[in-house]
Amino acid sequence: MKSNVTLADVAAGAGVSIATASRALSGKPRVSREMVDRVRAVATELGYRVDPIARALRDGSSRLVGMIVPVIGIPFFSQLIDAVEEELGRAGFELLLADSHGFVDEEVRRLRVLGDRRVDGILIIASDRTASMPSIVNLPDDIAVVAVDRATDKPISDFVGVDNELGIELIFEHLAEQGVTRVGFAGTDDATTNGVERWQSFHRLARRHGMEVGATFRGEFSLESGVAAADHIVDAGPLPDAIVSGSDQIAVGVISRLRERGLDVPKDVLVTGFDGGELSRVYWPTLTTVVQPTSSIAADAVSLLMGRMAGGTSAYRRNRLAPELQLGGSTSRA
Amino acid sequence: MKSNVTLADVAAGAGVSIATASRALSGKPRVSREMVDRVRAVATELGYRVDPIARALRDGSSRLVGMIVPVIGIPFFSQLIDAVEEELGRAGFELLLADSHGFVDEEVRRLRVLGDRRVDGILIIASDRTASMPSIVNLPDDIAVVAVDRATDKPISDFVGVDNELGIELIFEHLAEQGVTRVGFAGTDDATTNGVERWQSFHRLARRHGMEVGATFRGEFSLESGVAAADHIVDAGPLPDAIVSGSDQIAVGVISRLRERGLDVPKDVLVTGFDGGELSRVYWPTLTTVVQPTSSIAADAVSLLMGRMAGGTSAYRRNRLAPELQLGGSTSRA
DNA sequence: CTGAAAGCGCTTACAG
DNA sequence: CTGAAAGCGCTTACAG
Repeated sequence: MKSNVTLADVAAGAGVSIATASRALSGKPRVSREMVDRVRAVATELGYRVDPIARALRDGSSRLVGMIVPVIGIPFFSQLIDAVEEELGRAGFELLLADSHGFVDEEVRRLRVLGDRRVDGILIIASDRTASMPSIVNLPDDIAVVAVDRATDKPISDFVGVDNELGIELIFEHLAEQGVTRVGFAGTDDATTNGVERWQSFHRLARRHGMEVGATFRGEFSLESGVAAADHIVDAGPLPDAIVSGSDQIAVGVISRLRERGLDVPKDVLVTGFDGGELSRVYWPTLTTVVQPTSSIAADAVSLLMGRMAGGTSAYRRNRLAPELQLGGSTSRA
Repeated sequence: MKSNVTLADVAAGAGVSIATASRALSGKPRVSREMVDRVRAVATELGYRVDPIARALRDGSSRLVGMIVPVIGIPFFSQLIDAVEEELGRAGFELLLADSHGFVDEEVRRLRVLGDRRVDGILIIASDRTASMPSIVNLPDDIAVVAVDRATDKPISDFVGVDNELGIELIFEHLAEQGVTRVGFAGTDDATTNGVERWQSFHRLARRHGMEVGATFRGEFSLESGVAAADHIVDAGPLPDAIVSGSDQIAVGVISRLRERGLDVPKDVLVTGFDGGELSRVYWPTLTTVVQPTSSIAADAVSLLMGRMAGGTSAYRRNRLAPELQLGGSTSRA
């Protein structure tokens, strides 16, 4: 089968110029009603569909949105990609997906390729809150950008993500109710704003609740980091009452490792997560965790991007969406 | 910043025609050595990069590969997407990702859009082994297609996926060693070849090992289906010695539900999975499961696609890659 | 309201 | 070995 029906074919079929055919099809004002109908009918009959490539070359707009994520396969990210793809489809855009593997130089390369592709906009989960900035700033002016999930140090684009402070606050309120007085931390380093904010919120809230801070560990958003954190915290001396983790994956790593070392969750120590993905609900014990409003984040991100693409020039926004607390077996003393 | 360096700029800078500039840059034969060097130098200096849109319009080739999956967010699929994106990047292609949500009509629409985009090739995880065929067959002749993970009823394209029969065989050999004599099944319906093959292999191997087939349940590749399967199998009467599941997610659903109903895995019944994703390693108990060779599947799929794109016209291949068995706590009687 | 023409940036026969 | 020109399929000023 060949999809070779061109605008010229439609024009010929309707007995008009391709200029008129183009205007009729795209709903431009200065065309007569009957002309529009006639052209439309022929187009439908012939199965004509506008060539996005030709249109992109002419208009400079591709109706393509690029998205760069650190790792496609991480559950929280794939969940976000899923939601973004859905929103984009609704708005008539296609998704060009790229993986930076968490490396700034790969990110730079990918960003450049997306720029060359004339994407109308880019959604980026920055690999580093500082080092990722230059390549974002250097993007062509006509490409809209929205940072998702992870913000940059300085406001160089719109941003949508979860309210980390609130998330950690929900965790602490719950832990306080459980009678926790000594907390450990298994989070991530300063490479991302999520790492920084969850870490700072942890300390701020421990203080506010009058809790003592025990051993802390900062690595990456991975299971392995959770395992390392558990080792570090156990080796550091007396176990805290609870370990606050920077993600569900970390929490699961922590719990698995504790179990291997003969410690039980929640009997010996409570553990909390962050993200609220499927893992948190199927794991044993289920996790008490902060549930990210993934769909809302995706919807907001796409909507901000559309606004920028439409030429919006308001001040950069930093939208922090409220998460919810999910209670699970990992903190239930019962 | 503006990325407006065009071939004309390079040509002007080097003092040659754009035709020569084009040939020099693309390494075409009939250009003098020094010309090539001069043009290349100017191009580098100016930061010139070929415009993929213009090239695509001219050549009909976009260096874009489309991929359609039923659900981006399902772990096994996102893992596959991850691997595919990696392979594609290595080959100099970008990934246009689309989600069919498992509906044939959405799939048809997405397929059409990808065709319009002039993607050079398409990787598809078909939503239905029968109903997905027409839209694949109707793709423009110049778009290469490779089916991944799920085959179609008839060979209408190359295919790469796991060897289901072998996977189930590995499971049965292990179960036989565990002294299992009565097996239940928690799998999926006939919509996919994986559903069909795992179901048929299950029966074939139960017979071969002289095992009795107990209650069986066929739903979807989801946790919820696992939950429903557990209920069905428990309600059906005496528990089998083992329940063979069609995916890790199903297995986890089965185990969770059994636990809710006061039954222990592996003490009361053994349970096996299929896929071998992270979930199988972090769940408690860890799963005995069939580990898919995900990276190899992705590499093979991309390689077959490249072959087709290069004009290969050999007979359609059906590549079945060997999986491995992973032993876990879900079948350890110890 | 409609048409002829330019032009988006490239590649490749066609001449020389 | 190099250049002038056509053409990929569209949209949009510019005329009429």
